[in-house]
Amino acid sequence: MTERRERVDAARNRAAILRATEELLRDDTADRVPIEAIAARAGVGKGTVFHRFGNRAGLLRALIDQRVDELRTRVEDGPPPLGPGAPPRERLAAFLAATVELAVRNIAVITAYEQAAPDRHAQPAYQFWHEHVRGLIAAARPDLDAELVAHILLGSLHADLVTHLIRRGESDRLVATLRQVTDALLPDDGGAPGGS
Amino acid sequence: MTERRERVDAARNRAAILRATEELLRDDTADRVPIEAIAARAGVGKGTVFHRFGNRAGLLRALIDQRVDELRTRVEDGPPPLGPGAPPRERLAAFLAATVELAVRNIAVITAYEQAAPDRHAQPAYQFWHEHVRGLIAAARPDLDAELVAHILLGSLHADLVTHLIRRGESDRLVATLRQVTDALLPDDGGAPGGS
DNA sequence: GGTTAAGTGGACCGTCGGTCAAGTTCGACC
DNA sequence: GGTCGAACTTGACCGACGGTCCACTTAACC
Repeated sequence: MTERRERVDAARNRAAILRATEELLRDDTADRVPIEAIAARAGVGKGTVFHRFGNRAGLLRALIDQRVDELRTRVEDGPPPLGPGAPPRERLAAFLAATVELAVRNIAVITAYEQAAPDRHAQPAYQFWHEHVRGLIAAARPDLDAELVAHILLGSLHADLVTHLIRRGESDRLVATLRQVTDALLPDDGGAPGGS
Repeated sequence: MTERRERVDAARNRAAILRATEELLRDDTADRVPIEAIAARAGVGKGTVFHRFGNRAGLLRALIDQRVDELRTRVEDGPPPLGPGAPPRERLAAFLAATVELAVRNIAVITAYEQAAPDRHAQPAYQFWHEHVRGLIAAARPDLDAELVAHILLGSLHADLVTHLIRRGESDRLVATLRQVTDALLPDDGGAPGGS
């Protein structure tokens, strides 16, 4: 089990493809960016894209996972209130603010991804977010159905709402309103501040 | 401006197409039902479907509007707590319960529609729902950003969450949890019980 | 430098949404 | 019942696109 490293040309192409995808999604008014256009922009053949990422959804997922993993480490190991140590109410507010910001910054990728892979509940990235939110709610309000409340809160990150707000330049309102909602939901003192 | 009536053959075909769409979406394990299959099932040519409904989204919208209009009349003219007369908190809970039920009963159509027309904020049906919820929240809690809270609550009707719950036979939990959330959000007494 | 698994490319295929022009049918009016 | 025009119907056709396949190239390890 020697676990060969990725060849350098492959790595170079992978990076070029991801970069091209991002650029095309950003630049274009882009209702739809065909894989072939991405391949052309990256200077590779279409086959290479599919060989590397399997399908359209896999390509977009790779792009998203980059960003999500970065947030994940900040949540697991970073300083409070996003990282461990702050009371649940504060951690939740910080996390939702961070995810909204993530969604706003990557709205084009997220929109394309939702189209390509509509079942967000099956995605590891979503499952991580959900489990985190669920845990925080459960810690502060054991009487709530934390699992579903978490789904409802995360529902506000759907591309349609975020797009709508961005178009009107009001994405900050979403952060503020989520804060209003979570404040109404969770008690002031919060649960045990020690946990992970 | 004589406003010619629809020809009887056209009306018959319209009905047949809508029925066929519904059946195929229900029957099939149907990840994707091509228009051509719908036309075949309805016993008409593909061109007829497009002539009548414009495009895929238009067809699905026609199907959904049937259901939504029915709910709308119950909301505008029906008995409380869904219709006018009940306090906002009760009306809101009743409305959300009704929309969840609507979504559950029509999940296949809704899923297909979200795929075909991702921008729900542009849809008249959604705008009606949103305005209703927004108004109820604003009546009971003028200090909240009712517009956005309404979007967040309605976000829980996205096909992905509803599908997820149906698969686990737990769609009732969504109604109960939305009630938990709205109870936390709106005061017990509710606003002026008189208004529309 | 030889070997080989990994990587590459782009012609090709199947599917599908949507168009269109030629033919058919309804129904209004005589 | 006959005529006529508008509405309706149809399915061949087109273009776009996701995904496959395999002959060919190349990096990497000895």
